[in-house]
Amino acid sequence: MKKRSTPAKKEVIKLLKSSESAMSQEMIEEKVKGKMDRVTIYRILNSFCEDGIIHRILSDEGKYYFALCMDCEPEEHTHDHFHFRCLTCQKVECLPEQVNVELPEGYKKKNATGWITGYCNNCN
Amino acid sequence: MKKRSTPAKKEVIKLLKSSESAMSQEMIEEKVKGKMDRVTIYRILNSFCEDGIIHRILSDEGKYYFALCMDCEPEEHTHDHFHFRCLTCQKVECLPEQVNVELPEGYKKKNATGWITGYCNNCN
DNA sequence: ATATTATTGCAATATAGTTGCATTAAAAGA
DNA sequence: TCTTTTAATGCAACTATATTGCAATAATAT
Ligand SMILES: [Mn+2]
Ligand SMILES: [Mn+2]
Ligand SMILES: [Zn+2]
Ligand SMILES: [Zn+2]
Repeated sequence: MKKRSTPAKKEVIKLLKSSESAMSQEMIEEKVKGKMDRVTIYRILNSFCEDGIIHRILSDEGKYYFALCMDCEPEEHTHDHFHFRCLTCQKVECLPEQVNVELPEGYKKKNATGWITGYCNNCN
Repeated sequence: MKKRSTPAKKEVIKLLKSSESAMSQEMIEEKVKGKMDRVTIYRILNSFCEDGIIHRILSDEGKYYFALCMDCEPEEHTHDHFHFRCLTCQKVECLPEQVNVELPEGYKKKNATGWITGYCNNCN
């Protein structure tokens, strides 16, 4: 029942901690090539999401990116800030600004995400 | 070279015109079941996108939705407004508000999308 | 009516992610 | 330290969504 600590998990969390930007499964796989199976990475990432250690965000190109939770309360996750994806270096960053939109009368908001694509300071 | 008008295309555009909300390929397929192949729908939708007749927007759950262009100039497409998806009835709507975010110094914006999920006025 | 070629249907392929199952190995307890 | 329990892993198979190849069909121009 209780989660266990394993070399694979340590490796993945180390990667995410050392990365200044959100990573996709693909990016992670590249970094740990040979050390663990594709599926294990997916499972570890999903497990961390369940534990509330990381966010899972679907990018504007349809891939999931993962990033450490920073300012999340254990009870209340907030990953409804904007994200930026660099079209050149593929870097994905969490932006400080929250997504907040006026909805039509009678609508109730559950979740919000926002993506900006473009070129980062290193790439233009 | 020049595009042709066909029954399948007429059917699909009629559907999109009569729909007050954006539709996924799946939703369209359900409506035209038996009249044309799955792949034909995909191709027609992509073709309309090329022609600048419709938008293609990737939802926060990783599926494409399609909607008629309303306020687009032929030269300049703008589909960088927020979209709303109802978690109950699956309806997808274009919201009036534009996505606009302050980027860090040196970043250049190319494109922007925003999604709100929740419950529409009919569903809560 | 005929010729040209865009469009279609069907099967195969691509991509991203999940699931089943037997095996391995954390970690709790004796 | 040894044993037991079961979470985690590797591998193959599968799912979901969308695209591509190719031969057959049909919309348009002549
Ligand atoms: Mn969080
Ligand atoms: Mn448009
Ligand atoms: Zn960059
Ligand atoms: Zn609804």
